[in-house]
Amino acid sequence: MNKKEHRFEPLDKDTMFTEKELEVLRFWKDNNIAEISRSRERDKKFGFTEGPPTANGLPHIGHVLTRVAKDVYLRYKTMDGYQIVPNIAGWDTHGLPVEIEVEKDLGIDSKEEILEFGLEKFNRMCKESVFKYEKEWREMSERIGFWIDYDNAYITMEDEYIESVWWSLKEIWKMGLLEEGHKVVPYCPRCGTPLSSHEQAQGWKQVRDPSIYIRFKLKDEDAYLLAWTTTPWTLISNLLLTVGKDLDYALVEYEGEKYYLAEKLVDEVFEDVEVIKTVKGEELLGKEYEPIFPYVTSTSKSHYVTHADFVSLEDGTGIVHIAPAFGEDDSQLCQEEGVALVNPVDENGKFTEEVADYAGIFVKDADGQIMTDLYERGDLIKRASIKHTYPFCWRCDSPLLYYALESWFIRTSKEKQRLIDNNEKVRWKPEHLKHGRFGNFLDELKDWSLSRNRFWGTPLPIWICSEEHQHCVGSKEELEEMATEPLPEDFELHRPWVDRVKLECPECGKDMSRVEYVIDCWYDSGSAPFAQFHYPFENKERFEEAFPIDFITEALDQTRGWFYSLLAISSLLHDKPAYMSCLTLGLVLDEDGEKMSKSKGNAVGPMEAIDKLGSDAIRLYFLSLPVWRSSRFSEELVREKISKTLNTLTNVVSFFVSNANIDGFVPDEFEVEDKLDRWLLSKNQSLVFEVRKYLDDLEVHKATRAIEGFIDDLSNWYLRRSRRRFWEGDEKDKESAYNTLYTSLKNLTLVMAPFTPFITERIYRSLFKVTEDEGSVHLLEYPEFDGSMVDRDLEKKMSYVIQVAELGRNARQKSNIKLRQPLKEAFVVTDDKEKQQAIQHFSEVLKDELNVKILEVKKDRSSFMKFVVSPNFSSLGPRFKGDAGKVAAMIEQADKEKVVEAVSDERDIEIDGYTLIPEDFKVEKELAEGYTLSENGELNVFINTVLDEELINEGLARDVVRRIQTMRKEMDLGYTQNIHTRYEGDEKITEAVKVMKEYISRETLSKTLEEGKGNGYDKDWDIDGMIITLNVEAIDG
RNA sequence: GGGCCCAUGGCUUAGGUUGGUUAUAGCGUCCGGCUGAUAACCGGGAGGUCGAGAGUUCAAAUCUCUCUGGGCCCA
Repeated sequence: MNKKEHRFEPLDKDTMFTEKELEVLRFWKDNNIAEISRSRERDKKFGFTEGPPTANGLPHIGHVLTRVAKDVYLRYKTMDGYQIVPNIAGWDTHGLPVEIEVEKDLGIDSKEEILEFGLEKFNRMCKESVFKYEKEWREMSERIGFWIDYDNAYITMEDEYIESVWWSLKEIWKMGLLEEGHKVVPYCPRCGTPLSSHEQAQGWKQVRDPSIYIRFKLKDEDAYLLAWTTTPWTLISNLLLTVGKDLDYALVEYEGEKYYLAEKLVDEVFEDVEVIKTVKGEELLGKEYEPIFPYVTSTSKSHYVTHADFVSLEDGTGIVHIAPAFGEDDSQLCQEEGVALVNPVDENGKFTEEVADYAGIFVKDADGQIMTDLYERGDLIKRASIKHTYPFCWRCDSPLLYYALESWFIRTSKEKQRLIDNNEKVRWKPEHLKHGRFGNFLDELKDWSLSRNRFWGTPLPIWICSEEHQHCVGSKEELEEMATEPLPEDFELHRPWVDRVKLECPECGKDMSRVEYVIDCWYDSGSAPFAQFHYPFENKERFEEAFPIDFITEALDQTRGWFYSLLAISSLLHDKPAYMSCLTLGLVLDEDGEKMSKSKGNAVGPMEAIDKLGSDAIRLYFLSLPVWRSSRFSEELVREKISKTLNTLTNVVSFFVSNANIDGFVPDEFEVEDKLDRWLLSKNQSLVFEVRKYLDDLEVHKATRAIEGFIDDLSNWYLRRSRRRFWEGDEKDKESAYNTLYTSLKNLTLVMAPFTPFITERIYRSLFKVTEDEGSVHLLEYPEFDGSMVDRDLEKKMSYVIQVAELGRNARQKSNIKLRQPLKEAFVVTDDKEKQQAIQHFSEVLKDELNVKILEVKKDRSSFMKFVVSPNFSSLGPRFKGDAGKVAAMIEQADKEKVVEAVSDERDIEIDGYTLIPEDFKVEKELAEGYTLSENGELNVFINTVLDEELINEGLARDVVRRIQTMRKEMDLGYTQNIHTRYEGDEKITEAVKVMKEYISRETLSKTLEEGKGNGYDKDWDIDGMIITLNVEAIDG
């Protein structure tokens, strides 16, 4: 056949999906499809912001999920007539991880070494390192079909971006919410830097630490307070002791001295001591005690007993020692009490000069000496050790200290209510995050510790003069105006360039220097909604039309990362949530449900997986699971998507193309009369409705499953039942079938396009560019739901019909007669009017499906069933004793129908004066001779399995047809190729062929069908033990 | 230590808000069938104490509590 005659391009079924996808990518690129799609200016806007990844690490398979989840929505909204604003990618480029990468390259690992190396050079290297894996990220994103604009991505280290961040910081500073304070942070003494909570979380270990009980002498009483600690070195800085004011404390006598401690814990600490009296914690409040070490003197009042909520009776003595610089609770309590901070530990974790006896010793190493000294003085009452988890630096493995550092804060705790209120306006998916993990976090909101004493980050734009006046700079212009000297040529908004700028103090005229901090890079990314536009310096309208962002989606680990920083910043700046909907994604685990990590070596490389399995299949796989659940990534499960969904769809399309091309089908307006067609079109519209609804509800997996279900219906019911109509129906029927299939495929392709953009593009190129060439399916409009096509009643009816078909096939199976053998009749028995109608309505379809001549609906099954009632001796025996035999005989004689009725109603029945209960009978149903049955409660399908000569011949004929078809296929003959067929073999089968000659010839396009030998392709067959030799010869021309 | 989530055949899962016949479907496996679109499909078998225990109830996979295991986040 001449290819040019083909209206529809056949789908290439032999090439791997992955290769075809590369062609589609090339097509998109060559024709600028993504750019055309993005650049259309439209009235309806859909605000979206990409949570910026860092490109100095390789993307893993989990990032594929985030790309896909974003892309499916952006494509859907785009097809639905929205313009995505701003539709650009983003890169997170600052932060400690970048510095560490560079340190590794340089072979150094301390701040001093960085300074020696030179900050300018160092930060230049950071800047380059940031995009180390950009190529991999882009390739992966493009390959998976993510269409966001990478060429115009926002980058958090660019001056414009930083300027927007500065603007926002100044706004917050003007509100008085950005200020300096002390904060206890986990601090690595060897690296000389505080660690973020994120870093700290990586380093918890089980360790053994000392557990000691120390006494403090009360000033005005001949007694001691007994406290407990696991960090002896903090005792040097003890300033307070705390009790719980409602807890009970006992005064006990031990070795001639008196001690206060929690009553409940007395037995844990001492053996056999006498309790002199008990008091409430409240009575101890305000009591002063003598300092245990002389080195540290406070400038404020100190060394007395106070109350704190965190005092517990789980371990220790119920009396907690407080050193303000070395614990978050401690520090807060001291602030509340007005006790001044004291810190006798230097930046390297060593005691300072004032601690004369331990000066220069690393605090943890001083523990032993301190304990020995206390013991010698008699103040160490008991010493043990305890196993607990303690944080270590994940880089250098040294124990972290909780350490009070000077730090700049955003006073988010003051604005807590605004954050909570704004969170209320956000639609969270899954919902529990709103008041669960995220909500709880907001309820216990702490101030945001913003400053980092590091190098590569957005510089904190605060300058201070020697008079302690502060100024926050909100733009580059302002910086230039206030600078004492012009900014140099190569100036940029990074260290060390900004550090060199001195400002003239607006209050006293003295020089101001910048505080040498950079800021938390979470603040950078949280500024994305405005900073990506360089707002407010540019793009005011764009920002406004996209804010608040309609939709964001990222992985669960962003809950306290980006999701938080976005909400916090937008609440302070705009008093609005930054996003209206937030779809949270679960983690992607490996095949065994383990977290993927480089160190375990179980991380799946995304490009590897895509090259192997194809983007569509991976997309479909991820999208068919609830995205917020952690999911396993398994090749096998992805392959299932290929065979079950993508292949099936390809096959339907191929079927359509090959037949439509043979028949020269032209899509047209058409009237649908056929019931199957109406059913498919109704299902098709229901699909449109469901997919839209589920996408709108952020229930992507349900939308995906609806699509998969439709493909199953389409292929395995509609097409299976309609195939012959495409070959031999009358013109009108054919027309209806073709148009129905064409229309349904078109809607399906459009509906599916956001999910599997590659295969749908190919189907579009193959089938639909004939009628509407927009270049790409992704430039078309998403199908609108057309309710007029939906016939719920018909859909329901068909579901009954499908049930009957299943039952019928089952019943046939029981008879052991193969499906190719026609049978005389099938009966469907049901009480339900609706079901009866449905089956009558589709009796032709069912007859064909079940290969029976007659299909009838009956109201009761009595003509096919006999109930056999017999006496149940295990019940009769004990009840009737000697009469049991007599009663049994009566049962055999009784009216069986009445018994069956009574038994099925669980009623007692009286027979010849004996009252019998249901248990007295065994009731079994027995099928009438010649029938098989399959039932599912409501529906019963009976098949008559009796064969006569005619049926047997027909069956054999179909066997022969099937063999000839197989031979045609083996000979690679075209669908319309005519043939000559010869046969010889056992008499019974050749007889059947003679009788069924016309049928066989028609089915196989045999111009002749004669007994004898032939010159064509020869093959012997065994049909039910009978031998037949078939010979097939193609007819030329 | 605190918070949140999860647990249903070998695997992936439906159902859970609203308690109600025999717990859904697919993969895999075994048996059988169908096929001129099909790497498909159809029927059947085996495979489940719905993580464990208690409670509420006429009735619990579903509601409540406790526990166990796993995951994530936080300290």
